[in-house]
Formats: sequence, structure tokens, C-alpha cells
Amino acid sequence: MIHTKDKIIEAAERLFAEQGYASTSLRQIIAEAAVNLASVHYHFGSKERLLDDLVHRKADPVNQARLSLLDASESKAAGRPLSVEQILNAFLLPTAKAASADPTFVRLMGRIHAEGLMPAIVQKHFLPTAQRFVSALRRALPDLPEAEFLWRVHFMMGAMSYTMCGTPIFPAAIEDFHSRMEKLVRFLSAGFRAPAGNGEEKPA
Amino acid sequence: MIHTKDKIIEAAERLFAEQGYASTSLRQIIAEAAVNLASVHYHFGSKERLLDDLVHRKADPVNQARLSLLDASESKAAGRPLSVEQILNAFLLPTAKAASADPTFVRLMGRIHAEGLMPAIVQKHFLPTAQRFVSALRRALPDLPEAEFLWRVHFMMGAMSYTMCGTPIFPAAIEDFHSRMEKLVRFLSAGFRAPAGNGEEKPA
DNA sequence: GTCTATACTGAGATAGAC
DNA sequence: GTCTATCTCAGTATAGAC
Repeated sequence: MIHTKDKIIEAAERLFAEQGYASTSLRQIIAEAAVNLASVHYHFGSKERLLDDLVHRKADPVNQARLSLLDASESKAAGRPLSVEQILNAFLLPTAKAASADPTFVRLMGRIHAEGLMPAIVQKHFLPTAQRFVSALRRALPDLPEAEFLWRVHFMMGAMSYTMCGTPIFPAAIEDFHSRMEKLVRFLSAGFRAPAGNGEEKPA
Repeated sequence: MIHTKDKIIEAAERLFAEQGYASTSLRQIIAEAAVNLASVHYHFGSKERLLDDLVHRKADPVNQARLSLLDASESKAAGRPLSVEQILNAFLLPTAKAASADPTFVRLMGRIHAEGLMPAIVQKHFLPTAQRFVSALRRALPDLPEAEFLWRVHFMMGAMSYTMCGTPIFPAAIEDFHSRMEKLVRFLSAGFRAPAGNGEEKPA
């Protein structure tokens, strides 16, 4: 038998990914893990910190892989701006890789974004990485007016988080995660390269 | 002084839109509305049915406007398929209109989608309308392989719901909702028209 | 028909014994 | 480190006043 802490983490990850954070009670988790209720608070402090710990363990390595890929692409480009596709691939390929190794994990990540209001966790674990990618995208799209660019980043984040959740309302083909990410890259890079509107700022 | 039911609805709409459904307690709502706790269950039956009633009152007229615009475009086209832009505009212009008349409403709609698991409400109030628009999009994009098409619809729904929530993580220009919707249409229609991948089915 | 008072169950959190 | 007991607050249900 393994440590109490690990049993809690294991049960929590599965239940959070399946049912969402809010809908999962600590009492459900401790029943699955066969541990005592108070042990959750002893090891993690609170339900929210349990989620934070989970995200820390699972998302940080993926974010590291994302940044490594981006670094590699950038040093290969030797100062020239990357293509939108290269940047999006650097972000999404580690996601696909993690998803095939551990399918529950990506659903959990999607839920964390989609379920909305845990801004603290999102900021803490995703913002630093996200900012590097946004900067790279900005360099790849120098002619896009700023407001247009920022909203497109926003649209992208919506599409990504929704997609990672994994359960489409319309029954789409259940296929390997990798080709889903490829579809997403095609869709998003075309969106980013769309001509800007002429309303507010004009492209250079 | 107005009816208890209206006071509850008013308070609930604002609080749900601001804090989300799960994070808003009935006791908060009744405090704001200055009514008794049990009156919520007398008039609505449960917290979930209160939300359902709210969505019914607010979203159904918008969905009607969406379908009217789509109908108008389709009869003007006289059998020819609509453009992706026309279809997306028919969906998003009523959203923008509703948003300028009642800013809290659209945030609530965004939350309902984003906050994830209230599939019953989403199905009941959005699926019928959504299906008409998906069919129209399918006719506008006859050459897109089915899997590619369905996932692009999925990406679109993610971008839309995320956008309606209204609070971007990256500080984007706060501007009128209408030009935000125009940006979204440009982004999404370019995404829909991106070349498909060559992996699975070939375009006609 | 409406509204109030109150009680019930289950959630997260905490204190203290072991 | 772990467990029991308990606290507060959530959503819900009902009995009864007007």
C-alpha cells in the first residue's frame, strides 16, 4: 500500500477530470481513495490547494516541454520570426504527447480553463508560459493591429480550452489526440492570418 | 415595489453573471433581492430551475433573432449556399445587439457555456438553434471532410463562449461588443476556410 | 396563492486526541 | 500522520401564517 497522499492525488485527478472540480466532493475523493476526510486537509490544506498541487505535478512538465520546443524553434530560426504554425505546434504537440500518455490529464487541464473561475491557478501555472507564446505570435504577426491581435489570442484560448475538455456536444469522430491538435493548428493559424478589419487601426 | 419573482430574477441574473452559477449562493441572491429564502423554491423549484428560467427569458428571444436572420439570408440567397460570414453574422449580430442593450446578459450566456456542466440547459435552449446553424455551415463548406468540419465547429463554440464571458486574461481593449463580434467573424471564417489536412479523408 | 420560519442533509474546514 | 467530532454554510423541503 502506498502513501495516503498519493492515493488522494490519484483519486482526485480522475474524479476532477470526469466530473469537474466543483461537482466533485472531498467525501467522494476520500471514499475512492479509502482514506480519512481530514487527511486531505492535512496533506493539502484545502480542496483548492489539492487542485493546485495536481496542476503543478501535471502541467508544469508539459509547460516545460512547450517552452523547450519554442526555444528550439527560435534558435533554429536565428532571429527570423517563426511562423504561426511553428508556434502553435510548439504549444500543442506537448499537449498531444501528454494526452496519449495520460488521457485524463488533458481533460483535467481543459476543465480547469473551461470551468472558469479559478484565476489564481490559471495565472500561476499557465500565464508565464502563455506570455512567451503570445510574444512569439506577436513577432510572427507584426502587421496585425494590436486590438485585433489580442482578441485573436483570446479566441484561440477559448478554442483550445474547449477542445481539451474532450467532450464535444456535437458527436465528432473520436480519434487520436494528435490529429485533433493538427486540425486545431490549421484552424487557428488561418484565423490569425485573416485580414484585419479596417475599423480602428490600419495594418502597416 | 414589484413582485418577488422579478426581484429574484433580477438579483440572480446579476450575481450569476458576475460570479458564476456555482459560486453564487441562493442566500446571496435572496439577500440582494430582499426576499425570503423559501420564495426561491416556491417560484422556481430549485436553483437550477431558476437558472433555466433566466436562460429561457433571456436567450430564447436572441435565438429567435438569430434564426430570423438566418431565414432572411437563406431566402434572399434563393437556394444558393450562404457564405460562412453571412451565417456567422446571423448568429453573432443578435448577440451583439443584446449585449449593448443588456451587458450582463451576454456575460451570463458565456458563463453558462464556459462553466461547463449544465448540459441539460445548454441542450434545451441552444442545441436546436445551433443545429440549424451547423447545417447551414455544412452547406457553405461542402468540400470539407466531415471530421475536420465537426472539429472546426467545436473550435468555434469554444472561441464564442470564451469570448462572450467578456473578461480576457490578457487585457484587451474594452470596446463595443459589435466590433468584437466582427473580429470574431473574421477569425472564425478564415479558420473554417483553411485547407483541410490530408490525413484522413480527401476533399472532393 | 404568497410568503415566513425552521429543520434536514451534505459540503468544506478545523481542533484536538491518539 | 491519522482519525473522530464538530463547526459553518450550502441547497433543499415542509408546515403553517396571511
